Amino acid sequence: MRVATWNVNSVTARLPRLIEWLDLNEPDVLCLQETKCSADAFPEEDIRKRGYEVVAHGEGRWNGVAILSRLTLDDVSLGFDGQPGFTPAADDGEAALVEVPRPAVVEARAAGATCGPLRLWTVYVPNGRSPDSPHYAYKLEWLAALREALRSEIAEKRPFIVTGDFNVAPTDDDVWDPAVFVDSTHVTEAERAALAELRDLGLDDVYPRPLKYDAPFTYWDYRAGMFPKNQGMRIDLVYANRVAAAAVTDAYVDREARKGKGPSDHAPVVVDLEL
DNA sequence: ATGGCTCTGTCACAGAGA
Repeated sequence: MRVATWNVNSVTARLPRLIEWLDLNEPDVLCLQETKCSADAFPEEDIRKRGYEVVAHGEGRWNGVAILSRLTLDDVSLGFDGQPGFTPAADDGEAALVEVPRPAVVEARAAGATCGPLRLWTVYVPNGRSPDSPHYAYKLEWLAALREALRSEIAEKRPFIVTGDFNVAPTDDDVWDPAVFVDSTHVTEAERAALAELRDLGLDDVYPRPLKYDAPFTYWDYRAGMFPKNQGMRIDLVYANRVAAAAVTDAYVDREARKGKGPSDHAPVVVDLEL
């Protein structure tokens, strides 16, 4: 069984590359993040033609996740129990005489499904923006709530994976130059501790082969030739419970998908399992 | 060569991404 995760940075902008990638790699399950389109607008025709069921969870301009599966797809969850919302900043364009409470929005950042023998969640963890931003507090709250929501499923005997764009580099080896990231999100102790507490429920970090260079980076900024210089980060992760981790036969970052015309800024992580 | 940002919504930029 082949499971993959890919932050596509817009599924509509990436559709030709996505279809090409499906045909070349034939995953049984592909998790997508940053689809940036509503469930209604999800371009699923060419995907379904290739034998995949599609679960799309989206809201339009931002965020959005999806699960494509050519195995049976059951017990779908859009979002998780207790998933925190984010309160968008007030519009400074209008000086309000009366403070109007703004509701927190539960964003399209998580979806779960049972795909054949595997229970699987895909996540797009909030970015955090900067350590002094409300978005950073939201990120930590979100990761803590995710841990509680997944606790019981991780402990089951059934193979379990949570995968996606975690927006955290687990160690300094997971960024191209730790000095560049001082005082930035993605590398703070609190973010790394939140990931460690998630793993402590019984998850192994399925560490992929990089295919080239030493570190299996999964993201490279579009700017300044950072991909050719391999100035990347490993932030797209596959966390597997013991049963699933024991079944892994191979894992790698498909950096070919980051090359050429019109790529995402993330590369897919591919995991093969013998379940 | 794998290359110097790109996406959406709206229509000249703003905001987000990490």
